Amino acid sequence: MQARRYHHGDLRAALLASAERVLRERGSGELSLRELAREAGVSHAAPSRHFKDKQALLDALAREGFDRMDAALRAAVAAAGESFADRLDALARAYVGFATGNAVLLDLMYTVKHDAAASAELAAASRRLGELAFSLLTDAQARGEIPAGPVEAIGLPVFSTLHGFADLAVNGTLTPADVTAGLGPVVAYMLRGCGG
Amino acid sequence: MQARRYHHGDLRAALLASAERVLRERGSGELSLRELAREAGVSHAAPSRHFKDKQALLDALAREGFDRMDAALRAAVAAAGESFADRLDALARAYVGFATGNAVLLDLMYTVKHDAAASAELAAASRRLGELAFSLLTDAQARGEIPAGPVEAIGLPVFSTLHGFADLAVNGTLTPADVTAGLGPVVAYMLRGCGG
DNA sequence: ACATCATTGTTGTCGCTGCCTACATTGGCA
DNA sequence: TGCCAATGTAGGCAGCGACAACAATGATGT
Repeated sequence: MQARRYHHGDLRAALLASAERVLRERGSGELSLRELAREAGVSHAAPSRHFKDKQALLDALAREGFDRMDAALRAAVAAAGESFADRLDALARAYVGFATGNAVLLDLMYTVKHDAAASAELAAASRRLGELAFSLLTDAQARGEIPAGPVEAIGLPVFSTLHGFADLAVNGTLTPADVTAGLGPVVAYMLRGCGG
Repeated sequence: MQARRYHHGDLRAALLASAERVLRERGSGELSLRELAREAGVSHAAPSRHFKDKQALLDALAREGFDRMDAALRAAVAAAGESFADRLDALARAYVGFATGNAVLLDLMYTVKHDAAASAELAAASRRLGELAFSLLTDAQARGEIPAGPVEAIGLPVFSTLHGFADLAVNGTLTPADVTAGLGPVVAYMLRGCGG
């Protein structure tokens, strides 16, 4: 621990880190800016210098979540085998893995927005994830593993399946056992849907 | 308007109706029990007789949402043609239609739960929706429209695709144009995934 | 070296909220 | 008809988000 100084040093990052822990432990409804301030050892009004209001902090958390998820998915695909089936399988497992490991965060990332500006930015981040699936598919088409054709006709469906399965896993519809048992069939189904 | 009486008559229903309107207009974060009480013309503590806390009201709203969605989907399937393709198409359109028409409610229905009891009940309601897809698939198998086989291997993937597409439509990832353009290809992809 | 000043923090306050407890009214049922 | 469970009221408390006015700090240009 450091002696208390007037300036915190990196309050913004400290708030985000605390917020994510609270989120994980108690859910986004229980999050209080004043509590985060207390934890960081600053006054109750200090957070407002970094986040104009509570929603701004949640939005920042969501954006950070998209960044981390994007990195995790890319890493998983890069580490996978060369074949389309292997790469799609790796992508699906990484998506579901990140989702179940960061349930509340995923909820936050994909929640309905009520602010137009934040909405646009987060929608773009989400679409970037979708594009990862699209690139897998165009590669597979180029390698002749699946039939050629407009990639939009399979990219969006595949992304929907990935996201839908992960969301069902996260929100409690599926038990952990359902998830492990279901992943294989889901991947097989996606492959059939792509015509592979 | 009725003269103010000591007993409201059906405060519970009035609160739920008000709550749904607020939800739709301003989102679930802006919902205040005291405001609902004011609107219903009762004291600020009256709602607690019907909902032990705010979360209980939100849970009730979510349960009601599942009931309405279930009815809407069943009606849509019943009104569709006989063929599997027609019925799956009708189901998909009804799912996405309900979702986009009740965005915040859908968010609430599928949010991550932090209370075990409510979680179990809502998870069951969600699974009931999934079973609608399952029954379509077993019928199609019986009619020979898709290959026989364990229905779990395609039921969960199909439900995931439906739900995922609807969620992407609702949370802003997809524009309304994306949604209309994407629905047809999504249905075609599901049919291929089922081996039809 | 040093004055300047945007940045980042503090204190104080306001109205609102959820929730609790104690009390009041009501209407249905024995 | 009188009693009691259900339903509503009144008051109060602590916590919250947001705002305004003020204070410390440290980077920058000269």
